[in-house]
Amino acid sequence: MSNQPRVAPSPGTAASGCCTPLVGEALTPRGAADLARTFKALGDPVRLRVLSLIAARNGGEVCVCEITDAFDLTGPTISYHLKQLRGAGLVDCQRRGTWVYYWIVPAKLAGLSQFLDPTSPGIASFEPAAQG
Amino acid sequence: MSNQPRVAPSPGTAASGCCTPLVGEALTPRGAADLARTFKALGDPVRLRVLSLIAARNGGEVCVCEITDAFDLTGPTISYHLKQLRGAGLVDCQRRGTWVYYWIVPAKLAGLSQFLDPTSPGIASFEPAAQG
DNA sequence: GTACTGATTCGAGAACTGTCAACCTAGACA
DNA sequence: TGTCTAGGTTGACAGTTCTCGAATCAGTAC
Repeated sequence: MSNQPRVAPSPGTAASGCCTPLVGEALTPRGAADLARTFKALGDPVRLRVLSLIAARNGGEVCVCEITDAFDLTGPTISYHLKQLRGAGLVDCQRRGTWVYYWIVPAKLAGLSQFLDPTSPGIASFEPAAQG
Repeated sequence: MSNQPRVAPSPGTAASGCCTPLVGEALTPRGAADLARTFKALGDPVRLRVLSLIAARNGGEVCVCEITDAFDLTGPTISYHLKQLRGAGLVDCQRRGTWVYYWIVPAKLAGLSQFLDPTSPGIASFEPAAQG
């Protein structure tokens, strides 16, 4: 914990009791579970790099074989991570002949971005909608 | 995988080979590890609700006792989750007398929000800086 | 100093996650 | 059809995470 004299608004005091009223409806357990699943998918370095690899691609999509080449991991492991990303709605894919291509889902990323944006109501009263 | 005729830009074909060149530098392994740690902290429903509870507070800060009351979890468990959030730089805290108060770190949330924003270079070429 | 309250740390156990080897499926091609 | 290649699935295992009870620390009140 930081002991520096940080500016924390409207400090409660021991004399006045510890708690002040809520102003907004916080995230519901259901909404939290949905969101947590998505953030959990982002909570792995390999998956973040996969997502970044796809996002950095000019055409917007990447073949699985190239993703596999970019990591010191086996095919099944990459496949596992791609499945996690797909399950979270962060990427989608399509088979074209022999190869399978992946691309990111911008709407999903935008939703998460908005949720985290401290200048929007987002995190304080998030309604999980149209996110995949 | 979806088999609907989704519009994916610049499709590669089996005839022309599967891979097209990268345009940008993707997320580095080091940067990915740092970011993954933060997203992992968000990847739990309890922690998301705690974060939301704090963010929904008018004064911007919440006493630990109130967070504990809001969940069907023991004190040690809440304390564990708060430590995770603190370790990720998403919240900070301060003791005042008997009680300990937590508040969110807007700059950290803003950084994550920017990273995920599909309209910014963010995820395709993210430089982890000034994030806590 | 002693007792009390609030919060954190420690240790243990159950559940989950990440990884690989082996195997299976889908599509291309002769 | 048979063979080859790309990618996905399954099962097993090690490591990590989440949760709790017990113990400990920090501050207040008597």
